[in-house]
This record gives sequence, structure tokens and C-alpha cells, in this order.
Amino acid sequence: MVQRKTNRPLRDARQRLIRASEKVFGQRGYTSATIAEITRLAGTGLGTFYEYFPSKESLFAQLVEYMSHETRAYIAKAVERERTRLEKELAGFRAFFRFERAHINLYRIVMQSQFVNEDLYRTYYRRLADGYVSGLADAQARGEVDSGYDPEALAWILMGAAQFLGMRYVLWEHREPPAAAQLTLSTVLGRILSRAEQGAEG
Amino acid sequence: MVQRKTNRPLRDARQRLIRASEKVFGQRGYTSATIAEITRLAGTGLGTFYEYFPSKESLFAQLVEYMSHETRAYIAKAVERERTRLEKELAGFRAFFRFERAHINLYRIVMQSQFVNEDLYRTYYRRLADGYVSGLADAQARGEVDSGYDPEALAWILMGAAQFLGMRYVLWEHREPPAAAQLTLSTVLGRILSRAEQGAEG
Amino acid sequence: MVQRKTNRPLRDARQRLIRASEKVFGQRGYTSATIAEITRLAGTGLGTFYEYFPSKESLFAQLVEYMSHETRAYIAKAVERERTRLEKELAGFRAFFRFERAHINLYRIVMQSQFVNEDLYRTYYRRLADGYVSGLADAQARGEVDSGYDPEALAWILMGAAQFLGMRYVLWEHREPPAAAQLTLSTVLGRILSRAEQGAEG
Amino acid sequence: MVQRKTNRPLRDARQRLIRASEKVFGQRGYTSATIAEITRLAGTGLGTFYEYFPSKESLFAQLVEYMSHETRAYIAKAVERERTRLEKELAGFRAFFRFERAHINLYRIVMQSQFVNEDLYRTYYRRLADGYVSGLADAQARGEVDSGYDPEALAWILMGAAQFLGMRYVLWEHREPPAAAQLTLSTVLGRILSRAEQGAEG
DNA sequence: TATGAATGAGGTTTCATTCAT
DNA sequence: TATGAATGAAACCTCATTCAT
Repeated sequence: MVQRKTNRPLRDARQRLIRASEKVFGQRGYTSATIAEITRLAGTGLGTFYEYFPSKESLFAQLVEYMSHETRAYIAKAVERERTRLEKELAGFRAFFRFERAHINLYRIVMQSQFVNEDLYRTYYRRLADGYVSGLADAQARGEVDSGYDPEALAWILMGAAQFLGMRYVLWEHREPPAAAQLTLSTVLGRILSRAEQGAEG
Repeated sequence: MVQRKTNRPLRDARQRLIRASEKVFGQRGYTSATIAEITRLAGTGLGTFYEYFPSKESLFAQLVEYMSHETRAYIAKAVERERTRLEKELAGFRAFFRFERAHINLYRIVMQSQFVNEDLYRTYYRRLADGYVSGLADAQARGEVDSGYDPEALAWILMGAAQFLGMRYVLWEHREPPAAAQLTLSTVLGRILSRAEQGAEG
Repeated sequence: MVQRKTNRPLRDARQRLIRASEKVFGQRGYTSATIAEITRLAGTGLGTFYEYFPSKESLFAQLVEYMSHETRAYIAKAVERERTRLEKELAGFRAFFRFERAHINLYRIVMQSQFVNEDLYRTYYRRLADGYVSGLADAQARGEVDSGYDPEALAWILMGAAQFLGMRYVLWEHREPPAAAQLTLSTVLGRILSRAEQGAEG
Repeated sequence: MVQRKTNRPLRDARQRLIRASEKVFGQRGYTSATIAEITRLAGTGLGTFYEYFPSKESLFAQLVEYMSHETRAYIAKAVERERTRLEKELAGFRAFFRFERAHINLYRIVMQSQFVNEDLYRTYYRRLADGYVSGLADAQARGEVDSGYDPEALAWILMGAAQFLGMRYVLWEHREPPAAAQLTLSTVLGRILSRAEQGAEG
């Protein structure tokens, strides 16, 4: 009852759809993004979307998962080259800024996930936090970091700092934090991560 | 079906709508929230909504604006009682957690505003940052805080820490950060905000 | 984000939708029928449909329910005027043909219900059968009808006869069964419903 | 994913598709049935369907045609062994129930055809009726059956009885009509088909 | 001959907004 | 001023059919 037109084979339709959806989700937001716009940008037919993804939300979730792995892998690689906890943290922050800058649309997607499927979002940060927590706990065990800290709380403090600096400079101004900010950041990290017991309140 | 049928002016219809929308936006999210649900909860007719607000987005924006003032006023009041910058910061963080806990729905609204109207969101944090920046700059001028810091960067670092601790404990677990986290927080703030020049990198 | 045009008040929108849907369901069939065509025929906006019915299937089910009540009420009224079981049966058959003729579209809807929601369909005939069964059992108790019959089986035999004559003449040729058919029918009913024990096999 | 990958001709692909479609049409219904599900069940590629059938509707029509021949052949064979009209009718009814039970899916297909292509359905019953009509006319000519009957009307009455008993017991309860129903049926047929002129109304 | 990726028309449903009352 | 019935744009998703391989 319904007729169709042509069907020239597609190259890499899946990749093209992912790439297009990154852009559309990132710029329009999850709700305003439409499958039609994604497929238009990808140069595929509308139905082709559903050859590769079972639903709009599913693709979105895949994108968040992908970001989760990529972010952590990228940061982990940058961190593993460093020696001290402080150096590792600094390298981690910088890697995060670089990565975010290279994937601004994907980053917006992570933030959106809060309102699409909160579990996705929590899992994203929970996993990121776990990396921090174990790194900090190790450093504490080695006597490198003040053992009075609750590693969980410190992890979230550091993630918050990274996220907000990233938002302020990378997301909003499309650049990495300027020199003054980077210097402030390293001072702050240096003070937090030294072993000296001074400075702690009662 | 059990609604009022007369046309006599509604006592505080506007306030009731705002209150209802707070809840609905906070729980359903901006997109899933419907005017119908808001008016149902407010006990007004559907059309009444448009007597007080020109659009859904407009109400949402007002809510964010409202949150912006309330948050800052609440924190400012808590802070002004304190003497040193460190005490002020600690009091500020704690006030923030309390406020967030008392207005969880409103808080979700702030986060959503990113995807409804990004300006709202930026303005919210920009204003919050401005408070921090001037407080920090004053403290630096008084020699109370390390003058090497870029106040802007430090403000975003501190806001990030507050937001993420708040998200982790208040938003997700509906409680204020536990003692260990609070202790870690005060240690961290103590180290960051002391004047001592040690600990800074390069 | 979406603007609307006008909204002249509608008279009897619900009734107009029901009437239109009867026609569209009856002629196009459940699946081919579209809400758009129903509302077009009813002269309402598309969205108006959902002011009165929660879904396409729901309206369809209501139509079948409605037919169930109407058919039985109509037949019951025709039957109650008659004295003997045979007269009642004959009157019932004729009432059925008249009713079917007056509601051809609705009748098609009943048949379709088999493939939309089988319970609807079964319930329709189950209820109709129950009426037959109790009428026949009463007549048997009074000694008016051969007590060797299984009333359930006889009910379905009679319903089948009515349905198929109705289909053959009313549905397909839009007329009541011609005289020869009516005569045959009354002969057949007469033979079946007489008390005489002759003629039974085994 | 575990499908054949070569292009060698499929053994009986056509038969396999027919068999599969029988099941899928019978269980899902015409509209809900998908070509993809049919080919999956048949173990052929999706495109292969169109090597053998020009369209979904065409296959469906073939199935109905097939049922038409099979039903009549099966009944005819059962009937031809019997002598009297009454015996033939009884044998015909029983054959019908057996056949229906063995082809429940196909039977649903016949009922659906009403809403796919009404001609298919009418032809199905028209042909079945023709068999009855000529059998009854012959019996009337031989003086075996009351010559006052309109054979056409009687044919539809008998078909209706068979269909409804079949629906009630075979389709819905997956068994042949129980003894009491069979006895009632033979009594009814016996009374209808005897030559005696008594019992007719008016 | 056999395959399955590609296609897009078409359908149902939602909901912000309007406006006659 | 308060109301809610009316509206239709817009979105997601399905699936029969085509055709390059």
C-alpha cells in the first residue's frame, strides 16, 4: 500500500548517524533534536536510523556510555605517565579540559543525560569518582596525601572543580582555562594534596 | 470535576501556580511538565495560567530568576555573620547545602535551565561567581588570602566543589554531606584559603 | 513553540465523532481508518478526538460495547411482546435483521473486533448467547421445547443461522432476507423448536 | 545472524514461506503480521519473499484460496461416502469441525479476509454455499428433503450453524463440540431435513 | 536466484496556546 | 477575571517494498 523510491547503498551509515546525532543532540538538546534532522544531516533516509538504533533514547544512551569510556580512558592515559599524586591530578585536569574541548557536543550530551535518564548521568559520574577515589586512597596509603581526607568527598570536590572550570572556560568560551586560572588551579591542588597536617580546621 | 466553577478572582493564583510549577518542573523536568498538570496541582483552570504568565518558558525563567535571588540572599545572610574569609566560605557552603536541601525541586530547575535557555543558566552562575569573586578579591586586598590566586578561577573551583558535593549528597541522597565529608571540606578550604605561600606548584 | 489558529466552540463534538467513526471504521476497517479521517468527517480538529477518547482502540471498544447493549435491548423488546418460544425466536430473528440493516457500519465493527481485541468479540457473542440460553432453558422447563437439547449448543446454532442470513442478505445486499428465505427460516425454527420427539437421530 | 549466506536456490522456499505465513497471519493477524517475521520463520532472506509473491496481500489471497479448496475437498470427500442427505450433512459438519481444528490458523485467516479484501471472503462462502445449495436441491428433487425450503436460505442457515459451533468450541476451546452439542446438532439436522411437512409456521 | 540495507509515507498521540463564554 | 474545549503542528516509529550486490 505504500511505495518506495530508491536505495543507493550507504557507506558507514551507522558512523554517519552517530556523528550527526552528536551534533544535533549537542546543539538542539535531546528533546528538540529530531530524528529527521539527524538523518538529514547524516544524509540517510529517515528509516535508516532505525536500522541501527532501536530508539532515540537508545542512541543517546550509547553516546553517554561512549563518553564515559572515552573520557576515563583519555584521562587515565594522561595520568599514568605521571609520578606523584599532584602531578597526576594536574595532568588529569588538563587532559579533561583538552578532551572536553575536543568533544564539546558530546559533553553537552552528558549534562543532558540528567534529564533523559538520570541513571546514565549518575553512572557517568559515579565511575569517574571511583577512579579518583581509588587513586586518592592509594596515595593516602603511600603517605603521599593527607590521610585525614575522606577520599569520596575529596573526589567530588575535585570533580566539581574540574567540571566548573571546564564549563566556564571550555564550554562557554571554547578555550582551555587561561594561564592565570591554570596557575591558580595548580596552587590549589598543591595545597590540597600536600601531606602537611597544618591548615585543617579543628 | 471538583474544581471551582465561579469566576471570582483567585486568591494568590499566581503564587499557587508558581509553587505548583516548582514541583512539577522539578519532578517531571521541563519538557515533560505540562501546563495542565501545573494548573491541576494549583487548583486553577487551565486558561488561568495564561492570565499570569505569557508562556511556559516564561514561568520557567521566572523560577530560575527567583532561585538566583533566593540562593544568593540566603548565602549572603549566612556569610555576613562570619569574620574571616575561611569562616565565611565554610558558612557559605553549609548554607548552600541547607538551601539546596530545602529546595530540591528548584535546584533541578536550575540545572535544567541549561537546556531551556542557556542564558538563564549562565546568568545564574555568573552572578553567584561575582559574589565569590568580590569576596575573594577583598580578602586578598586585606592580605587574608593568597594574592597569587586568580579570583575568577578560584570562585569557579569553589562553586564546582559546592555543586558537586551538593549533587552527590543532597540531590542524590537527600541529606547534607556527612561528617567525614564536612571535615574534608573544611580541611580543603583551610588549605586553599590560608595565606601561606607554600604548596604552590612552580 | 507551536502556535494555534482559532477555536470556534463545537456542538456535540463527542456525538459527531462517534457517528463519524462508525462510518469510517465500518467502511475502511479498523486499521485503515485514521483519526484524521474521522475528525475530518466529524468537522473537528484532530486534537479534539483526544478530548473525548483516550485512544483509537478505546473508541472502537466503546462502539462494540454500545452495539452489544443496543442489539440485545432491541431484540429483547421485540421478543417480549411474543408468547411462545417459536414466536419469540422468529421475532428475534426479524428484529436482528432490522437492527443490523439500520446499523450496517456498526455491524462490521463488531466483526472486526475479533482482530482488534478478541475479548470484545467473545464478550459480544457470549452475552448474546446467554440471552438465548436462558430463554431456551425456560422454554424447556415449561415443556415448550424439546428437553433433549443442550441449550448452549442450540443457542450457538441459532445465532449462527441469524448471523449468516444477516451477512448474506443484510450486509451484502443491504436488504432484509426475501420472503422465500423468511419462510424457510420459520419452517426451520418451527421444526427445531417443536416439542415432538420424532426426527431426532440416535 | 545464523542465516544461510549463499545464493543457491532454496529448497521449497515458496512452500516454507506459505507455511510460515499461515502461522504468522493466523496468530498476529493480517495487519500485525510482518514480512520480516514471515521470512524469519521461513528461514529465508527478506527479499526472497518478493521472488515468490508480488505483495503481502497477494500471499494472503492465495492462502484464502487454498483454504477454500482444501475445506471443500475435505468435506466433499467425507460427504460422498454417505447415503442420505441427513447423513451427508452430519458427516459434513463433523468433517468441518475436524478440518477447522487441524487448521486453526488458516481459519482465522479466512475470517480476516473480510477486512483485507472482502471479495475473497465472499467468494469463500459463496463457493461453500454453492455446494450446499446443489446438494439440497438434489435432495429436494429426489423427494428426500422438504421441497418447501429455499435451498439458498437453508444453505446459509446450515453454514452459520457450523461456523458458530466451530467458533464456539473449536476456535475458542480448541476441541470438537462435546457430545451434548453433537447430539443437539444431529437432532436439529434431523428435524430440519426430514420430509414431513408438519411444524412449519403459518 | 537470494539477500538485506535502505527508504519514506503514513499513523497515532501530545500539549502549548487561544479565545468564546 | 477565570475557564476549559478546541486546535494542529510536530514527533517518533513501523514496515511493505525496492534494488544493488
